[in-house]
Amino acid sequence: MPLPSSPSLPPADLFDAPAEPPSPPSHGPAGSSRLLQGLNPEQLAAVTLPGEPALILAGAGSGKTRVLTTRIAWLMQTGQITPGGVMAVTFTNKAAKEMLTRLSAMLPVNVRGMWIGTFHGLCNRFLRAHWKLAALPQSFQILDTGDSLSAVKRIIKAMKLDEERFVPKQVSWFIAGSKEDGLRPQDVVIHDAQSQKMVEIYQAYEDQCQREGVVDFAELMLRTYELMRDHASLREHYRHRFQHILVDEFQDTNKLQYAWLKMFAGDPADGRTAAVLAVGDDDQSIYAFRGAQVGNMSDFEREYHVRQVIKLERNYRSYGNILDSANALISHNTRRLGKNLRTEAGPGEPVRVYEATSDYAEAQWLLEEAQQLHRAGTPRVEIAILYRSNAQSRVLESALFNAGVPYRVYGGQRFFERAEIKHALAYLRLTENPNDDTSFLRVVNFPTRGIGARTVEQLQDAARASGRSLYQSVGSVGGAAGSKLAGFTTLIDRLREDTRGLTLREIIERMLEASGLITFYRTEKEGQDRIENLEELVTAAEAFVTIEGFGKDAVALPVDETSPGTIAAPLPGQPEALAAVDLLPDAETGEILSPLAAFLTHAALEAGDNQAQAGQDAIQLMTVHAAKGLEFDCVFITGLEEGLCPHENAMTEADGLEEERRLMYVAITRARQRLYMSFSQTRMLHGQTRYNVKSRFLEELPESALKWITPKQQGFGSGHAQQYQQAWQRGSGPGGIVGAGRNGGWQPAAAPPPAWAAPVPTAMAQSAAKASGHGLRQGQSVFHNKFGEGVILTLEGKGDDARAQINFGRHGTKWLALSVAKLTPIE
DNA sequence: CGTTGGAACCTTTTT
DNA sequence: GGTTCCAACG
Repeated sequence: MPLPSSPSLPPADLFDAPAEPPSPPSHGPAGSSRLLQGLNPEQLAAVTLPGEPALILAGAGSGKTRVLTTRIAWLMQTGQITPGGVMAVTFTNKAAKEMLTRLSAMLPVNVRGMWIGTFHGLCNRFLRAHWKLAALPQSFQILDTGDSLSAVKRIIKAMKLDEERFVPKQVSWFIAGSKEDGLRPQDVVIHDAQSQKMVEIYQAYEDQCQREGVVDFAELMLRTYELMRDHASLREHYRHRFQHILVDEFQDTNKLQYAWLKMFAGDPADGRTAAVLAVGDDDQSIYAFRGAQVGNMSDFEREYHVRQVIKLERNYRSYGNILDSANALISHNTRRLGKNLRTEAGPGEPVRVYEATSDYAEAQWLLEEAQQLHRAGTPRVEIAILYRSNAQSRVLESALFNAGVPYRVYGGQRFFERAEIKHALAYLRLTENPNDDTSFLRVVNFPTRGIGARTVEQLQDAARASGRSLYQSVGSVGGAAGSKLAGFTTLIDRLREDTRGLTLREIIERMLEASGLITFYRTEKEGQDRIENLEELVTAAEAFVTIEGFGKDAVALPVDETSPGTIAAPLPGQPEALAAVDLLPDAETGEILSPLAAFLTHAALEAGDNQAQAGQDAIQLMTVHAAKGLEFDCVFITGLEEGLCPHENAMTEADGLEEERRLMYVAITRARQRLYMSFSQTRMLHGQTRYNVKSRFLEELPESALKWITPKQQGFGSGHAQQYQQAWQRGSGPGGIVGAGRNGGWQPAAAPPPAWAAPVPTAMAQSAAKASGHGLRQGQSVFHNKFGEGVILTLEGKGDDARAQINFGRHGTKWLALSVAKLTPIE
C-alpha cells in the first residue's frame, strides 16, 4: 500500500517546509553559542559532529544526556534539521522523559511532534499510524509480561501439554527470545521433538494474539521491523524523514533493535544512511542476560564505517576515590572497548567498607549510618541503598520501617501490575475490545458471579471449536451457566453503551460501580488499600486526560520541573513545554485513538513509574539494575558476598562474571560524594541461613581508596555497633513518617531554567500560525476523503494538538487530529 | 461453586 | 520468607 505522500504523520509536516536556508554548522544563530557554553572539548566535539554515523563511548557521569539533548538542540538551532527530522531512542520512559524535559528547557520547541521515546513507545506510535498495513485493529492493546504469560498458560492447557515439560515461564521466555532474534515460528530451527512442540506453542500463541487483537512487547518491535522490511514505500518515507537518529544506551540493544535501527536509518550496504549517533558504554552493559548484544557497538562501528569515535571520560559526578575503585574493578574485565574515568574533583572521602555479622546487623548499621548522614544534612532522597536482588530488600525495609525512617522501594510490583488495577483495566479493555480473551478470563468471574471453572472450560471449548473469541461464543453455552455468561456480556455491553461520550474519569467510575469491584473490595477486610489504589487509578486517568488534553478545558500544561513525568497545575504565563503522550493518529485518515484506548495503551507501556507521591524525602531502595542512570550523594552497596554479588546464577552463563562485575561498576559509579560497601557473614535467604564469603570484587578494589570501618567488637542483637555509633551520635533520634512502600516516581534534580530568551526558530513560528488557522468551527460541515461528510461536534486544543470530534453518520463519531486529517469545509 | 489450608515454588531486569 | 497453585472441604 502506498504511503500518502502528504500529510504523513502528525506534526512532522508542519515543520517539513524548511524555514530558512540552513546555516553553516559552525556559524549558527547567536543562540547556538549559548547552547554550547560549558561543554568540555570532547562533549563539544560530540555535539557538533558532522551529519554522519558516529559512536560515543560515554562513561558513567560524563554528561551523556546533556550531550544528546544539546546535540539535538544544536542541530535545530543551526537549521540543520527540523524537529520532525529527528528520532531519539531510549530504553526507559524515565530516560525519554528526561530528554524531553531538558530539550524543551533548551529550546522553545513543541517536543510532542518529535520522535523521542522508548523503542517500544515509538513502535507503538508507528503501528497506530499504520495499523491497517500491520493487520491490527486500530485500538489494539498491549500485553504486559503477566498478560503474555497467562496467554501462554492458556495455550499449554488447550494443547493438553504437560506444564512440567513446558514450563509456561520458559515457553514465554522462548517466544520473546525468538521474537527478539527476529524469528517467527517458521524461522525457528527445530532440533528435536521438544523444540518442535515449543514452536507449535509459539505458533498457537501468535494465532491467538492475532485473533484477539493484542500484541506483546516483543511483537511491537518485531512487527514494526517487518513492516519496514516489507514495504519499500514506508522505508522510503521514514528514511527520507529521519536524517538524524540518536540511540541512547546502545550497549543494551538486542539483535532485533539493531535490525530495526537499520530499517529506519538505512543499511550502509545500500548507500547513504541517516546520521546515527550511537551513545553507549560497554562497561555498563548489564542486560546481556536478556538478549542485549554489547557486540552491536563494534558491529555498528564497522558496518556504518564510523569515522568518529569520541570517548567521554571526564566524570562530573564522583570524587577520585570512587572513580579509582570503579576503574580498578572494571579493569579486571577483558574485551573492553577501553575507557578510564577521570575527575578533577580531588580524591574526596575514602570508600567505606563494613563487615557485618548478619544481614540483620548489616541493616541495623546501615540504618544508623543513614540516619547520621541525614542529621548531618544529607536529604534522604540523596541516600540510596543498592542490592543485587530484590529478596535482599526485606530485611532492610523492616529495619527502616521499625525505626520510622521514610523510605521508598523502587521496582517490585508496579502500579499498573497490581491485581485490582489489572482487574479494573480488564473491564475497560473489554469495553474497547470484547474479544480480548485474556481480559475476559480475568474478570468473567471476578467479583464472583457464579461462573465456575467448569463453565469457563465449556466456553473455551466452544470458542476453540469455532475459532472465535470467548465473548463471541457465549451463546453456545446453554442452561443456567449460559445465562450467567450472558449476564456478564450484557454487563460489558451495557457498560460500553452507558459510557459512550463520557470523560475518562466518568468511564472509570462507572465501571468500578457496574463491575462490582468497588463493592467487592469494600466488603473485603483487606480491601481498603485496594480501594485506595483504584482511586489512584481514577486520579491517573484524570492526569492522563489533562496531559492528553481530551477534557473540556484542554490546555497544554508545562511539565513540572521538579519531577518530569508528573504534570503540575498549569503555571501561569509559562509557554507550553509539553512532553506528553501523543494522540496516535492514523497516517492516512488522521483518526486518533479514543481517550480510553489511549489510556490503556499508556498503562501497558508505562507500567506506572510516575504514580507515587514524589517530593517526599525518603531513602531510596533499589536493585543495582534499577539504579542505572541515577546518581546520589551517598550510596550504600549491600550484600557484597560471593553467590550474591557475583550472583551464583550468573556464574553458569558465558560472560556471567564479567557482567556481574559491570553491575558492580554501575553501582559504584552512582555515588557522588560518599560510597559505602557492606557484606555480612551470615544471611537469611529463602528461609535458610547462608554463610557467605566476602565478594571477590572487594579484593579487586585499590586498598588506598578504601577504609575499613568495622568496629572491633561485634556483638549480639541490635546493640552490636554501639561503640561505633557513639562516636556519631548527637542530636535527635529517628523521626519521620512511615515508609512509603513500593512503587514510585522519581525525584530527579531540577531542570535548568528554560532558555526562553533564545530566538524562536522561524519554523516554529510558521507552524504555530499554520496550525491554529484551521478555520473550523463547531457545527460546521466538513468532508473527509475516507469518512465522507460529517459535522463537527467539538473542537479542542490548539496548534499541533488541535483536534475535532466529528460525526460522520454511518462511519460513526471520530476524533481527528487536524494537523493530519484532510478536511474540506462545506458551506 | 467458593473458600481454605498446605505444599511447592522462586528468588538479576525492562518495555 | 513470601507467593502461588492446587486439592480437599464446606
